[in-house]
Amino acid sequence: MDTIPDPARRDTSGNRDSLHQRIMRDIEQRILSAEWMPGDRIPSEQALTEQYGCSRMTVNKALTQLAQSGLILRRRKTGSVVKRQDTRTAILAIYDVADEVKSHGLTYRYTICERLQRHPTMQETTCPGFREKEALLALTVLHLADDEPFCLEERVISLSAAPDAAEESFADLAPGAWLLNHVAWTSGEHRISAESSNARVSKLLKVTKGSALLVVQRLTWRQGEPVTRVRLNYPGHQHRLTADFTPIQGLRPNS
Amino acid sequence: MDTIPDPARRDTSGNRDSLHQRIMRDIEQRILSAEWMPGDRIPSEQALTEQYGCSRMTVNKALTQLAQSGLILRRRKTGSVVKRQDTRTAILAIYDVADEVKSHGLTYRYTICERLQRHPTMQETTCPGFREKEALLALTVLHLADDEPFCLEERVISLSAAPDAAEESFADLAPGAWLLNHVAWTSGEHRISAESSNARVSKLLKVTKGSALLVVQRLTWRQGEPVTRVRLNYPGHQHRLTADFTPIQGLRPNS
DNA sequence: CAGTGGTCTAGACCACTTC
DNA sequence: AAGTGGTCTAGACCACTGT
Repeated sequence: MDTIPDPARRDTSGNRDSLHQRIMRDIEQRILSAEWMPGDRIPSEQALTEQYGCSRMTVNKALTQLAQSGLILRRRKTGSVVKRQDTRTAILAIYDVADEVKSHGLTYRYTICERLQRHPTMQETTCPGFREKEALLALTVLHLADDEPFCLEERVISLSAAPDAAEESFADLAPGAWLLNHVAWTSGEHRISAESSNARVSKLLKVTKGSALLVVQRLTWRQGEPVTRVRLNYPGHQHRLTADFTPIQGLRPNS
Repeated sequence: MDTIPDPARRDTSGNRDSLHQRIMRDIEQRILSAEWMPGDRIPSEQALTEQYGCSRMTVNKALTQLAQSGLILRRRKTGSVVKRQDTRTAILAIYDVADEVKSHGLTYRYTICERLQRHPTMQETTCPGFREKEALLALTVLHLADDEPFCLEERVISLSAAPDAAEESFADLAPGAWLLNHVAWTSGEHRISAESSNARVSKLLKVTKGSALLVVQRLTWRQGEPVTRVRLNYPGHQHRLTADFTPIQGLRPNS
C-alpha cells in the first residue's frame, strides 16, 4: 500500500522529531487534509508497527495521544477510526489584566477605589457558593491603560480561604495577582456576558450610561470552598476576547 | 519516607484504574491539595519506580501526562518540579445554537431571513481573510427558542471552499450544522465582544435599540483558506457563556 | 562526570468486542 | 474464537544539563 516513509528511523546527524511524534503528525496530517475522513479506519497498531518498522509501544504512544487530543476514536476489535469533527471546544485564555494591558504596549496602573469587610449579601448566599455570615473582603479596583480606564474589577475574597488578605494593602500587587501567589485553587468557572453599564460603573470607566459592557465573571474554589469571586467590566467597544481553536483539543502549539 | 501505597499492584478482582493512572492521580492530588507547592521537586522516575514497585515506563507515562496537562515541569538533571499556577487557560464550549436551545428544554426553530450571493465588501477584504472578488454566500438566520428570538446569525460562506452551498436551501439543516457535515476545517478563531444593538438587529431580535448584545464571531479556515465567518448576536440579558477550568489543562473529565 | 529524563525494543498477558 | 487495543516489564542507549 503505502511506501515506508523513512526506512532509516534514526538519522545519525539531525533527528529532530521522535518517532512516535512523527507517526502522530503523519496521521494528524492525513486527517486534517481530509485524506482520511470521519469514520475511516486507521491502520491497526500491528499494521503501523510494520509500516514504520518499530515496536508496538511506539505506535501505541502516537495513537494514544491522538485519541487524547480528540482526533480519533479507539475501539477494540474494530480498530481506530477518525472522529467526527466538532466546533464545540475552544481554548480561551483570560489573562491577568496587567499582562493584557502590557501586551498591548500600554502602561499599566491600578487604583483601589473601594475596600470594605462585610458579610455575604442576600444575593451572594442564594447564588454561587458563599456561606452565610462568612467574613468577606470586597474590593473595587480600577485598571488603567495609559492612564485611561480599561477595566473595572469588583472582587470579593473569602477571608476564611485567604486570611492574610485582611492585612494586605495590595499597594504593590493587585488583588488578582496577589491571590494567585498566596492561595492555591483547584477549580474555577468563567461566565461571560454582555450588560448595559449602570451609573456607578459608567462613572468609574468614563463611559456613557447604558453602553454595552463585556462582563467576565470568574469564580475560584479551593477544595470546594469558594476563594474569590471577581467581576471584570470591560467597555464593550474596546475589548474583545479571542480564542483560537483547531480540531485538535488540548494544548496549543504557542504555549 | 512514604509508605508504599499498595504493594499488590493488581487486584485479581476489581482493578479499576491502571497503575500509571493511579500514579498520576496520586501526584495530581498532592499538588492540588497544596501538599506539594510550586517549585517543589517531584521524586525522580527512579524513586517512583521503587515506590510503586513497577517499571520506569509506567512512571514515565504518568509524569509525561502530568507535564502535558501543565501541572509539572520536567527538566533533565534537576528533575521534575511542580509548576506555578496560572489562571490563564480555560476551555470554552461554544455549542451549536440548536443544541444550546434544546439543552435548555426549549423548542428550537430557525428561519432564513436573508440570502444573497455577493463579493467581499471593503471591510471584509481589509480585515480577516477573504480575497477580493471571491464569490460569497451571505445568510441571515434567526434562531428561535419557544418561538421567541434567541440569536441572530449573520454568516458569510466562501463558495470556493464550499461550492455546494450555492445550491443548498438550508431548509432541513441550518447553515452551521450543514457546513460542519460538508466541509472539513483545520483551524478557527472565536472573538467575543459586547456591542450595542443597531436598528436592524434590534428589530429582528425584538430588543430595544442600543441594548447590550453578546457577540460571538467565529472564523473558520481550511488549510489557510477561509471557509466561513459567522457572527452570533445574543441578547445580553438572557445569554451567558460559561467555561469551567482547573489547573489541569486539556480534556475535561465530563467530556 | 553523574543524574535525570526521552525514547525505544521485544516480548508478554489481559480485556473487550464483534464474529 | 479471533482481532484489537490497554497495559506492563526489564532492560537499553542517548541527550541534556548542572556540578
